[in-house]
Amino acid sequence: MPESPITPRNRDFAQWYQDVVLQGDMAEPAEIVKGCMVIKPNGYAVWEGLQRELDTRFKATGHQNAYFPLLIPQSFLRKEAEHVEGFAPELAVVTVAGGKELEEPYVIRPTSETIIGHFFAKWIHSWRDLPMLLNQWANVVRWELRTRMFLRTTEFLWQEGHTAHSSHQEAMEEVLRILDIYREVAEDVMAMPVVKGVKSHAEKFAGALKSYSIEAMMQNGLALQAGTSHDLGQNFGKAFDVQFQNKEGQLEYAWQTSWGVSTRLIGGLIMTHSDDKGLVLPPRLAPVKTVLVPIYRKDEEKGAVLEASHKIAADIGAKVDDRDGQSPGAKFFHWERLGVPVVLELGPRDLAAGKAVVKRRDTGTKQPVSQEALAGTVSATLDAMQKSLFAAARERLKANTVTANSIEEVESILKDASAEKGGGKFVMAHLADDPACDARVKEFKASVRNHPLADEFDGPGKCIVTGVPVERRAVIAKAY
RNA sequence: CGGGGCGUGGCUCAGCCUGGCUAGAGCGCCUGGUUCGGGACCAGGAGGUCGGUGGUUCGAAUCCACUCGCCCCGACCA
Repeated sequence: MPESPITPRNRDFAQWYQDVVLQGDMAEPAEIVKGCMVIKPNGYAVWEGLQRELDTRFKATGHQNAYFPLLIPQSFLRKEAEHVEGFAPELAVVTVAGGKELEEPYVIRPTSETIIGHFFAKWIHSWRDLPMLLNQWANVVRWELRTRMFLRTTEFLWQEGHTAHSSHQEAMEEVLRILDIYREVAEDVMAMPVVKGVKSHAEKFAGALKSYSIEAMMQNGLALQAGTSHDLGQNFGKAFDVQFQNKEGQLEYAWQTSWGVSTRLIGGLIMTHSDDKGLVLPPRLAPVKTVLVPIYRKDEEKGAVLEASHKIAADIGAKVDDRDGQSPGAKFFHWERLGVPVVLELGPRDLAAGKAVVKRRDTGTKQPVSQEALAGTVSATLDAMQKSLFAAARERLKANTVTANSIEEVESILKDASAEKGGGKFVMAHLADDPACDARVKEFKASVRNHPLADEFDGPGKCIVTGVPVERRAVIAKAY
């Protein structure tokens, strides 16, 4: 038997991840373009699923899609002080075009707050123009020093929402509404539990008043920022002169928000559910949910089995793997690596008994089912798998979340919480939103992931670094 | 950007240290046949000039310099 092409998680988690991406035919490095990847059809189909789920929810909450230029005048980035500082090191700049040096270089968008700010200024004059609720599906470029497929690449795909409101409170409601959409898609669609919270001042988006995030825990215990939603206050309004006349006739700067999730979610999906056999896709996002593998020996069996296979598959919407010259065993391994949630086996024995075998990807369990009951069983199995993936991930998150009551305790937990051994932890500790606290935590090669919005963990206490009273514990963890 | 590893048929790799016949293996692929309930077998066959550039040499996959890319660790970052 050939050796598995997938490195076990406990031997080398990073290698495992890469093997799963490659073997699952999700993506591969675009070796000719530094730091970039090719998202292959299997991977892109998952992205399309996420797009569909997100887009539906954006539309349902009043947003419209639009598209802004990829190239942004360099001067735009400079208009918001914090924003330039945050993004300057990772910009790709176009200085020559049409064979000539440009008078003003363009940067390839790392995000679109600035160029959208410019157009908001043109379009927004009155409180009647508000709220303005836009979303853009786009690619962005950030020159990264170290890349990993899906998790961080030079170019990636995302959606970026940009909205303008007539009051800070309305903007805040938007920020939290979106954060909850992200939470819902992560948990209900991706089966990936997340912690909603506020980013520390040190970790917030460059140019925002406040940033909110959802943080997920990967199987090795590392945190992954899976989505962010920013309260931009009036910072970009002031930088780009986005003003409107309010009901009292006063000129006021618009209150803006921006929010985004990216193809990084796919990396999170993989590191949440997949196993040593390869990809595991939650049914709600699996491009192919059910595959039927016909099994036969002699030619007369082949005819009968294939005929029955196609009939059954048509009934329940499965794909038949009728490739010739591949043994059933090879086909099982193939679909297993690709993460297909349910595989059906249909052979002469089943045919004689009027049954088929239903096999579930996550548990590996096989179950003979009568053909009349097949459709119902398959759909129930998909449903059960979706639920059980989420339950297992939530259980893991819970099991690897611990509390600490002193900075020394945080340090010692993080020290033996070696992610390489799968022992990464979310350490919950009372911490003030103070740069000094972030700096202290960074000494342990970890970071403050966020300050949770809800009392899921604990109530008030005193900051273990500064001693000031804080409402609840923060999430401290090593992160991707 | 610093440290480490790697780059040889589609894939995994051997050969390199101690330059020298037509550059090998396994897997995959193609053709034919026998197979088919967890990676089938036999026979025949196609496919590489050794990441790139420049050098040393009678001669370079092998030695030297530069360069490109990937992976890991670190710093930085969304």
